[in-house]
Amino acid sequence: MNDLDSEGREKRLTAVAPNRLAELEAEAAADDEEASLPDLPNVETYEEVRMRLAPNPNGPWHLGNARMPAVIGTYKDRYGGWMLCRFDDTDPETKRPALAAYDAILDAIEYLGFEPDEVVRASDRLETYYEHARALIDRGGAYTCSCSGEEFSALKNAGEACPHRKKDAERTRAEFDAMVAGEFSGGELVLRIRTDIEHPNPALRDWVAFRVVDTPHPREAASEYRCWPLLDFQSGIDDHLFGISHVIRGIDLQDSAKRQRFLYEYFGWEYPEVVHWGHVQLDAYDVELSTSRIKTLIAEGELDGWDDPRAPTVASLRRRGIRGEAITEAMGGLGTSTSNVDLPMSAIYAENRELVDDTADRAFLVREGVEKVVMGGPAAGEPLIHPNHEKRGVREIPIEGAVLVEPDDVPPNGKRVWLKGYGPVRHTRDAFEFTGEGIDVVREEGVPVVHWVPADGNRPVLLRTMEGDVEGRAEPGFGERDPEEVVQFERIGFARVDTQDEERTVAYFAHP
RNA sequence: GCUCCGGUGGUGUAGUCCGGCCAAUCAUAUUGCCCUCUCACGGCAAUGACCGGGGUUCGAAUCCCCGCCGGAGCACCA
Repeated sequence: MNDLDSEGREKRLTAVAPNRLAELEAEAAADDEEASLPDLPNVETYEEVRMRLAPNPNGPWHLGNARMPAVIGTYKDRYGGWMLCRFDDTDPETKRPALAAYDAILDAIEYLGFEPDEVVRASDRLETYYEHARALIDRGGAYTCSCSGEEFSALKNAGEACPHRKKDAERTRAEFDAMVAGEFSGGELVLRIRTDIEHPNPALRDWVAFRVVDTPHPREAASEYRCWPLLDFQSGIDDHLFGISHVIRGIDLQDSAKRQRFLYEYFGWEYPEVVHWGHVQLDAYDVELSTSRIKTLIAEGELDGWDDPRAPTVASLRRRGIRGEAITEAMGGLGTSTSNVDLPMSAIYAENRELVDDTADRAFLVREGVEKVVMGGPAAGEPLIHPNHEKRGVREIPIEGAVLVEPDDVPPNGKRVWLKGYGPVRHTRDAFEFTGEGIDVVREEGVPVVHWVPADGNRPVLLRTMEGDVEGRAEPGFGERDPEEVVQFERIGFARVDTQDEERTVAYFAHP
């Protein structure tokens, strides 16, 4: 129906002002060009821009995670590139994967407007990592080490090698094979990369590539493995194997590229371009952007679930009827600076409003309704379905003798108010008397326009908001709206119809 | 302690590489006005920033130095 309307508009415009239409199109094109991400470095030196999303599926996504597909996906579109979704699920214990999260994350990516060209799980690729580890050992690039974490840390901070560093390849190879074969328990042995034990940056000195984890991986297919790679190894190997040209990741991984370069040198590979960005903070939430924190709050019952309106998650915004594209746009506007940034929710709301305002039907919702008998006047009100699209028609709302209005909208005794789509009424004694003037009383005398619902036959609504649940009454027929539909409650804001049952509608508030 | 990164209006961003066209862009936000049977949409206007100090220069947001402030890493997490 919107298509028809916009087509109609365009036809009219073409007839009336052909130049204006061209202008509008030019403006729209210009809008797309500007206000977006900076160009990726050295794109011209690669045949194809190949990027990867590397989520840890240890839970559904919070809003900070959405930045990854938003930015990477936007670049993919810009350069006609290729995008891999690689689940970096190599920690069965500390950041234990949640089986449901794999699909939840893929859903979230789709919701944000993108589709990976390929999806893989690191936990399916252990043999590949082992092969490369063995190759590396043969090149003298790694050694097995049985130092405790504290012991090694002390030596490392002093720039001193541990006794295991001088192990030869054969012995390392044998011990690594034993690690893979499950002959060691967690904590007994690790495989370290031989980097530079005196490197000025202590973070780069002989880092751990593989360790033993006693806890089985939750994925059936990976549950037998006990020797697991750490991120810098796994990710470094995979980035090369998948031909990744541009790696985009957070500042917490600033040293990763430097660590992985040692690996790349041993193998004679070229390291991809790297872009780092800072952390995102959202205002408007009490809850910190942390998967484990949100998980805890849900377990404690503080939040109803990942899609609780108070949760700073992708699922929550989705349930509130906010388009993924709005999140993507807002994230894109942040650019890729390495400093931490604050993203106001209003930025997402502004993008969303632009997307939904034209299509969202209008409806009335009265909270804390005050009942007033209406005396005289027509039997029904006929507010427009959409103020900018008269052709979409009106909502026929019968008044069965009385209406509900919000307490703040009840005028003082003797004063008038305009029941939107119905007409002017005067508050006399305890009723609303229809006065019958034309719309001029609104335009010229400043009579306020208010929304209302009939006292009888209205539809109970539970509106779930970030601040808590609100009870209200919507106009009759609201119970017929399809779940998923986004409407605008006039003078309140946009909301998504969530569920309909016998006695009421549940809707989620998006934003004003 | 060691290593690295960064500081432009309330927020984000452009400009910084190649100093002047930057009393600084755009968006959002806030306020006011216009439009309007919504406090939406649309239109107009206003508000508001180069962390500080030195230096180089005819000229610095942009280059150099010193501070200050903030962030990240130094995990058998990602």
